[in-house]
Amino acid sequence: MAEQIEITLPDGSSKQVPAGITVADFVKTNIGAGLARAALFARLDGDELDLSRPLNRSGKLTVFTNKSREGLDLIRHDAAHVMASVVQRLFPGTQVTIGPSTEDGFYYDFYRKEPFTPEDLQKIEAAANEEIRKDLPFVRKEVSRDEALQLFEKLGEKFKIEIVEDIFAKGAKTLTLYSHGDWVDFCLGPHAPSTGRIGVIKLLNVAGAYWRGDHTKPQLQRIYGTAFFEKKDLDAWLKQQEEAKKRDHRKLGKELDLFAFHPAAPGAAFWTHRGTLLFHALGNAMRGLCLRNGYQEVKTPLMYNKMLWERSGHWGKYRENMFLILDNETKEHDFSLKPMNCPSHHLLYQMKRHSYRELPIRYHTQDVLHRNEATGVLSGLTRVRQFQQDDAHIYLMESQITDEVKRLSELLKKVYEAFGLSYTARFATRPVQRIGSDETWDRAESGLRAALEKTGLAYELKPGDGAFYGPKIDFDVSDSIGRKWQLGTIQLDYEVPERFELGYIGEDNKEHRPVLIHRAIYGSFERFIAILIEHYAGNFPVWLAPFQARIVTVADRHQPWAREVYEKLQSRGLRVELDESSEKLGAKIRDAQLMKVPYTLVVGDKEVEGKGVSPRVHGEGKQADLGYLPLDPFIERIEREAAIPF
RNA sequence: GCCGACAUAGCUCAGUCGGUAGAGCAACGGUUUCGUAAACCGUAGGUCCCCGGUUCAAGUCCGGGUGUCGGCUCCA
Repeated sequence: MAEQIEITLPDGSSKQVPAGITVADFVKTNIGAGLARAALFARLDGDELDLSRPLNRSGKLTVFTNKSREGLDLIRHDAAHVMASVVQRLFPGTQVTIGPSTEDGFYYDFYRKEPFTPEDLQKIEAAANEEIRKDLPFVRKEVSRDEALQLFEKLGEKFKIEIVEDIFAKGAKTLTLYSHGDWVDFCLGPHAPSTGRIGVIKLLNVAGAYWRGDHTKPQLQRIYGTAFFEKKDLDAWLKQQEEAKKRDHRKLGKELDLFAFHPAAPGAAFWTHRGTLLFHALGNAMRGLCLRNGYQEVKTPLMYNKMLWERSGHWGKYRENMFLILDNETKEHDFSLKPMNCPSHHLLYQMKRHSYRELPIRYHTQDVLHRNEATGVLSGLTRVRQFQQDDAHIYLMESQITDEVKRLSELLKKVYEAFGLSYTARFATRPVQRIGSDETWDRAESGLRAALEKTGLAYELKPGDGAFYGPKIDFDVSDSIGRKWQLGTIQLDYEVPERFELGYIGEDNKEHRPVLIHRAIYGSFERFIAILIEHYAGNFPVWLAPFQARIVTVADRHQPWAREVYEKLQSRGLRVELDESSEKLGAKIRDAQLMKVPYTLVVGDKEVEGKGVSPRVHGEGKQADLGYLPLDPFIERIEREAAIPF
């Protein structure tokens, strides 16, 4: 008689069953045949199990079906196996590596000399879906190190052998293999009972990826794909991707005439008038916020002798990213454009003696920075070589850190919430390439972390991701297609004040070393604007919109009053434009709508007579037309909406 | 930087087998003066990204470069 175990279900009930019963049998006999048919895998406490696995101990059991996110992730991993199997069948000699599921689907990395073409992808996709129709069972098997190595050596899978050796070197006793049909891979599992459960596979694109993410290792070909339980879910997802593309800041930037790029200046944006208005609306808002929160705004040179970079440590750790300038006289690269503002702020700080009574001293700067980014990483406004940060450096006493980090978190929250952006925080610790002793890093990391925990903000840990001079808290916001971008950052730095021998006179009349905080909220204007364009789909709120209103005349005789309205609004500091062309009203409305101007002010006989306007808000439908309004109430309304929300 | 794809009028895009480049919108001129998402007629607009090669002939094929895009590495 087998030993009895107790399995607890999510509803709190529990069942006594003999040990060794398979998950599938347990579900069928103790929960129901319906769930047994729908089940994909189960979790016993923390352990994920195939349906064919035995239950050997008591615990809490959760069964996952196609209704859950976990189920979807599972079939995507299944899909990666299926794809890899047909790739090896269709393209003999291709070596396999790894293939996990991702947020949106899955990928699998292959090693093969010849590139996969889009036609190859079509063939692979068709064959993969054929494997689904065959409904091949996934079969699990445990093997020893020797068996595993023998198998992959026979198959000639060099990359697999490398991973197998690693796994056993880390102390594993056995390796699990999963096969479907005659194809086998090792994998932690679990997998669905059979390929038929996958639904539908769609391959998306192929891209290069380095073996183990290391650019010194061989380059692999990564095929991206996705999978869904139902074709209609795939179609819905594809449609959603199309919609997201319409919000792409590069597309909207062109359509809304905000910015452009030219091959003569790769990675540096040309800002049109409209784009510049938006840029300055953001800059002025931040400027005001800083001034009201104890910051001094400063400006420092853009170009420096390398003596500064040697002192700051940039010359040693950051030179590859700097634009060096060849001196005609010395024929040396003695100067560089600044890639960061910090060193120049320290020079400014040093120009005067400072008292403990002044601290914290907060310098805010929106200067232009240049970083020589690798060509392959440039992308629209999100990754550029020339950009402006809403940068600040805060000099303070160690005892003020917690308070200041808390103030900063609140400032950040206030700003992001004003835009309706949701964000996540990451705490990043010492990187391999760094300056400063381990002791100072210990102090900086624990200090910043303690301050972060006092704010009550949820955060994720990113070991090794800190700046070369100190640990940091990064704030990420997602773009329209779900990619995360780092915007704000708070970085704690004990090292640089040392290097620059910064000081302040304490209460004891002796010289002390301040601590430094680097921080940005927008991050860079360029990246922030990219995110905002996608976030609002170009429909900016009145306070941000490049032009807040456009006046359109019904006929030429309405031009004098239209011009009067134009001048009146301009004199109130509103950003307004005038369309007095001889187009029909419908065409002018359309033009204004396409440019997503928040208010279109129609001026015709009625408006001339009453000395007013007929505003139409951006958007479709009958409610867009607000009807006739005297000028003053309209000005009151638009000025209210033009107010900076932070 | 690495892998792959792409580059035609201001914009969006056609261009077959290698045979001397086309549409819509925008622009410009004229007509129209109109009430909430595109008036009509006409005109002009091109180093087919750049350099080289193959060919009687290259937007088209080949090589190199530049830029852009999708990823990787890196990053605000």
